[in-house]
Amino acid sequence: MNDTHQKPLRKGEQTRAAILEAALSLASREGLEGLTIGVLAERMGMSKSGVFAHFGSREDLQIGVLRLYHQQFEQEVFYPSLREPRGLPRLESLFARWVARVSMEIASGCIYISGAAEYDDRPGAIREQLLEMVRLWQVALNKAAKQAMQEGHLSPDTDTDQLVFEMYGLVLALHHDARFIKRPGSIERTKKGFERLIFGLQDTSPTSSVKQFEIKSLKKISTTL
Amino acid sequence: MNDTHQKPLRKGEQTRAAILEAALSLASREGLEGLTIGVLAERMGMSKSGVFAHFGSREDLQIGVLRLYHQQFEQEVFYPSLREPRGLPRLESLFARWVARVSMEIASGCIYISGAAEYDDRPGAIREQLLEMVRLWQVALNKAAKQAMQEGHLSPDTDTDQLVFEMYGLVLALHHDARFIKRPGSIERTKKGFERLIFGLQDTSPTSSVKQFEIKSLKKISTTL
DNA sequence: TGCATAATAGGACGCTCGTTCTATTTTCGG
DNA sequence: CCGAAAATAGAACGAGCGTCCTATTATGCA
Repeated sequence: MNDTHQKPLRKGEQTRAAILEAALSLASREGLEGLTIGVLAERMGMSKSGVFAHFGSREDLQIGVLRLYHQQFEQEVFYPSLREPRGLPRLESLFARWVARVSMEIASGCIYISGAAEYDDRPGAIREQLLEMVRLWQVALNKAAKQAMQEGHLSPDTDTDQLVFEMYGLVLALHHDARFIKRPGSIERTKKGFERLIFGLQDTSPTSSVKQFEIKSLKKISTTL
Repeated sequence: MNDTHQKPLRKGEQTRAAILEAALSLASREGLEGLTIGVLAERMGMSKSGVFAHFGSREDLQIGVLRLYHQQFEQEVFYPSLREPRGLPRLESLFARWVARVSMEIASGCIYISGAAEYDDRPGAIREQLLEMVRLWQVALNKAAKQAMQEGHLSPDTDTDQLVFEMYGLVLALHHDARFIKRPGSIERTKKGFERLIFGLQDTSPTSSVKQFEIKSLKKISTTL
């Protein structure tokens, strides 16, 4: 029972990471269910069994892809926004970076969104993992919205669940129109929708200091996109 | 070259219709790409080849399912709303019936929405067919919104593309939260979002007769759902 | 530089898929 | 009610899938 586990050799983890990257790229285009070990092996210049050996099963591979995506999403969208002052600026930064990421993914696809459709009611570990991540993201948005309330940037009777619901709707519409219909102007519509959404919820009491945020932060969205 | 084509015998078309119904039910749950001839045959109590013979290929079967769904959608959502007076009442009826249908489909799934994710960038006849239907629906919504403008129910500078974009976003969010996350309260949030959406666009000029529509039609939504 | 071990390849398995071919049964107008 | 034509069944195909087993190659510590 002595712990003789030395850290695994370098090469294995290295190729495993490379495989996961290729798998993420593939799954973005074809969906997590469309991800196939044979095609993945071909793209890696490896044998099927060579690829397979790095994961106990296809499901484990898919979950690995999911975790990699989540990690990238956190790094690109979530963490940078924490540097913004809490309240409306942070909430707007979260949304702007989210939209920016989805906009760049128009050619490939957002796994959170396509995965939601694929694992609607397909039970299993993949659905569970995906669900946890999406919930986490919605909770983060909700928390930021609540802080914006506390900071006096949004009306104190704001329904933050409603706000997050509609923010999610805007991004889903962006993904739908831009990626499926391939309709131009979707990014602008998403921005405009968010502005309208926030504008209607701002604290209009005389003691509120909303106006200055309004202009500054909306300009930030424009430049981020 | 004489046209000796008598109308095909009854039995064939009858079973073909029955197969399509079963296929629609299956495709709603598993997605159009998840629709399989073997499972379909089993559910029909027929042989695979027996089912297959009614369609030249799986793709034709899928397109048949798509057409059947479109037909039902028209019958349930579109045509009944044409009986409402043009303008805001008709637009609201379209949305209310749309939401009602998607709400009932929470357990099975909306093929327009799941299909949009499946055929993101998978070229072919299925994507083309689906795209045409979704475009048609968006055009219908847009037309109704423009009429609401002309009738003076909505502000004359309303961006109807924007309006339809956000309406679609609300329904996508409903589908996402209710079907994937299985979160309660999504229907109410969809309704609330639409009310906010319309309220901000109403013609506020003194000559407008909006107020009476506002109350009446929103009550109608509540009862329809 | 050896040598245990990790990493990979190759092949075979059982399965399901869409599709095709042929044979059988059912339908329904004359 | 007969017989042509339609409807269906049954079996087989080739391909792709995830997975397993075994042999070979590459790695990196002693």
